[in-house]
Amino acid sequence: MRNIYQAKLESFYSENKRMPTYSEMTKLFSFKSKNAVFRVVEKLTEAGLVAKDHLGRLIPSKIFGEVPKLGLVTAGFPATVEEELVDTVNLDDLLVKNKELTYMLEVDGDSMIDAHIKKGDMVLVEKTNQAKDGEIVIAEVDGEFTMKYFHEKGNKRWLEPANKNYQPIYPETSLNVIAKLKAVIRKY
Amino acid sequence: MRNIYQAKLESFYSENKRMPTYSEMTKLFSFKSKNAVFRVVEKLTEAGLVAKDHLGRLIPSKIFGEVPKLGLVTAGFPATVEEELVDTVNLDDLLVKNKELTYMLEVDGDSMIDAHIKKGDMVLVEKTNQAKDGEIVIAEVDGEFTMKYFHEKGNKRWLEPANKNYQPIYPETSLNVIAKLKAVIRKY
DNA sequence: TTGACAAGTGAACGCTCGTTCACTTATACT
DNA sequence: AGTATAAGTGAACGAGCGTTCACTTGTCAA
Repeated sequence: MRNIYQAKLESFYSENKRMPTYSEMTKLFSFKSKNAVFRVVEKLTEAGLVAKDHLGRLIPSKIFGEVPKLGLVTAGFPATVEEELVDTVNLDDLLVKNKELTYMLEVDGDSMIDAHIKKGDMVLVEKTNQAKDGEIVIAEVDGEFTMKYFHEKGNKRWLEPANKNYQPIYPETSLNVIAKLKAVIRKY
Repeated sequence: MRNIYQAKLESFYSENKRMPTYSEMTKLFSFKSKNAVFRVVEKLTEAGLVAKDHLGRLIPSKIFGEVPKLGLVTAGFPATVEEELVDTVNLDDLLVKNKELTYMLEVDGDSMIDAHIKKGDMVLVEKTNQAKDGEIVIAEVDGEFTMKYFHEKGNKRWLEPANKNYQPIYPETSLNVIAKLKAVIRKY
């Protein structure tokens, strides 16, 4: 059975982005005494569900804000979903390596469809003005922004769509790489 | 110019998943007095870069852990990337609505390729045993797990791949919906 | 060189923190 | 009914918190 206290802590954390104090937990758990809370937290700590820092304050255990990561789809779900030894991932840490340079954009058009990036998808990109041959980039060509495969052979640089209905783009005046593609996110 | 203190706070936050105390900031900013920190934080607060709770403790401002969200790819990047009025998104909040039921799986095989979900993609799914006709689900058919389009007409239920090289799956004995697809994540 | 102002130091204050103790109430088993 | 055990209450404690104050040091223009 999933612990009710843990659930309340998780929801407090995702609302406030920090762990509650004991006074706050007193209200949160509907106790009248901090000691009652203390006892509960003690149990949770023993069970390894929460931890405390050097001042006794709760620190968000790894599972807060993290999502259990199972294996391949074909392997399916573990029979007992409870307390399996699954590792968990934090989506922020997984997708954002360089926070100051990372931006999210929405994809328009179908020019990258053969790379399985379609209209309406969200992309995470990292600002840079350099890219290697074959990478997917956001670039500015002759004043227009677009997402394409970047190619460079010798001193020639051009862009190629992932859609045979479109033509490669050879810049007339300028081709500036603005950012490179780090992740695609599609919501259903 | 990006504020150096803010950068240090952000990196502390992403390491510890909480904001530092003033003592900790004293070390973090290389001061010898809490008061010096206090003055710095005052400036940051006035600038709206951080905020305090009712006890004076720092609370992670929205921008911590959030990624700036620009518009369409074709619209490109704002000329002045600094202090634009962009909204930001928290990846966790964006992708995980129901934390207790959400799992991440890795896609194997190419049976959903026409839905632009390919081998190696990560999927976020939400546990449920119900699905509507046309939704993408993780299902267990005759003992095997798979991800497919779910279909239901009258009292017939079956699965269809998004790849014409594969056949629809009509269950011999059982077809159990395990989870439904909420998001696809692909890293580059 | 001097004076004004900003920036940093270090000690002090009241307050809330997490924790402990002694006590009361509820639960369950003989 | 009686009693052992668990669970909750409420007051108290020292410690670290955020904040303030008085003072010292550094910076730069006149």
